[in-house]
Amino acid sequence: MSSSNFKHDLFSQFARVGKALSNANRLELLEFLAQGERSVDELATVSGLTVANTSQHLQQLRQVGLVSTRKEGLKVYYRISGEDVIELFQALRQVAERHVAEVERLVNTFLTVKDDLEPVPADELLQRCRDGLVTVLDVRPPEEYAAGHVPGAINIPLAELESHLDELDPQQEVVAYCRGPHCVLAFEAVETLRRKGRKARRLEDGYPEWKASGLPVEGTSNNE
Amino acid sequence: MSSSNFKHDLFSQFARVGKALSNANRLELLEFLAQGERSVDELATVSGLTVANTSQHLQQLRQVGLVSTRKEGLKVYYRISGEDVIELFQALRQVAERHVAEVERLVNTFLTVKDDLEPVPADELLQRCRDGLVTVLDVRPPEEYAAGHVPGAINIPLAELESHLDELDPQQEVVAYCRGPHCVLAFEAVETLRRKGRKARRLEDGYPEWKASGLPVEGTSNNE
DNA sequence: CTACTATTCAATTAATTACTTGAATAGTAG
DNA sequence: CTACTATTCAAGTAATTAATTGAATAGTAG
Repeated sequence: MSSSNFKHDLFSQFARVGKALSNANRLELLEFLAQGERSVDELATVSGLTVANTSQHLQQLRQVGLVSTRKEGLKVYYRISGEDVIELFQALRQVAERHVAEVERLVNTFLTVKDDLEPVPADELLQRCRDGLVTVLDVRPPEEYAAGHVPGAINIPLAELESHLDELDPQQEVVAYCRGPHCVLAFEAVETLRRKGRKARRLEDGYPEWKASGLPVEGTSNNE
Repeated sequence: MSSSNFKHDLFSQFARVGKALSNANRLELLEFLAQGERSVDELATVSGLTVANTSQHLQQLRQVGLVSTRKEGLKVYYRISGEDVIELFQALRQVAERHVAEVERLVNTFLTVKDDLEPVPADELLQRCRDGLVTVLDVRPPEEYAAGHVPGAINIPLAELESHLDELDPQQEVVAYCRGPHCVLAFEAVETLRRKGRKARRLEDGYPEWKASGLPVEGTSNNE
């Protein structure tokens, strides 16, 4: 094989990873998996896809090594293969945010209207946690919280937030986070809290990005 | 628009970037552009694609903002839009290297056979340069060298290496680099030098990765 | 103004992809 | 062993993508 055939073959393999990331449904599945391992049935439910379609997409992700599986009885559990996959997804999202005008338009139209304050960077949140100066609020579903969360975070899903305000120290600022930097739930949580007169901001990233950057996490059991 | 429609629309935009990276030819064009700006005609020549096909692929890269253009007379010059695009390409390549078995097989079959020593990390090379302990050899074509290179690097294209050995200090180890971590030319340069009794190793990355990580560069003029 | 150069556009063809639907497979409870 | 559950497979359909080919467009030299 010549040098240029080798190079083309190598880039074709790289392109397989790009191809795996070229469908919106697969990206969404990756974001769900970034919170912790899930079964096919669970993924179909949260994503709104049919089980067969979900399975097809997961096969493609598995074939390029972005996810891996384990079996337990009838169920097959999928998980992200490594932190490098989270970092790739993050890099792709950041490039899209910076260079795709439609991303900026969508974010401005649907997110910035809810919270136009600068989000809190992860290292700043870590320091303020250590100083005991903030309440960290995780608004993901309980099973995602159980799979891993920011140390000291309280888990109140968004739908229950208004009826659980008494769990939040009124003297402290709340920093809310969710599955990723564009998860609407974190924005809505901040909006709700501010409407109730609380000081609230968002964390810059979601839980997977926090974890991938090596910051401490609590609650992880089957995620090495 | 509902929250789930918003999320799907947002991920569709992210998927557009993935789609741009899902073709081997576009990835190769990105690697060429990572060395410095090129015209459509030049890119068609080095990639072996027709001009029309090259132009089509460049349109797709431009539409998601991975590359940008400037005109000079008849010619349109394309360039990488930002260092974040280089970092995305690097993240994609690293995920493929780690998780796609065929990548490992190709690399082992065609590269490791030429150089199975550990490559030199960028920060180590920087330190050794400052200590004056190595000769840095850039084996890319002269126009890519002119567009930017590692400070102090000598430019000897591979085809001319054997007839220019006298340009290399026999007392110093040579560290060779090229367009990227899998560029065959760097491997062949090391192989050639070792056959001539010289101490030689490869830099871990290519020039674009060196530059994207903020290390000092020489020779950049039209690249901000 | 004409002829040439460089690039992009548009239509066509072949290949690939996404989803659906029904069948097949593997594991388990009774 | 049978019936059920969870998942994957395979075939079909519609949409999308990649490359080719020829036309169109924009800029320039003479």
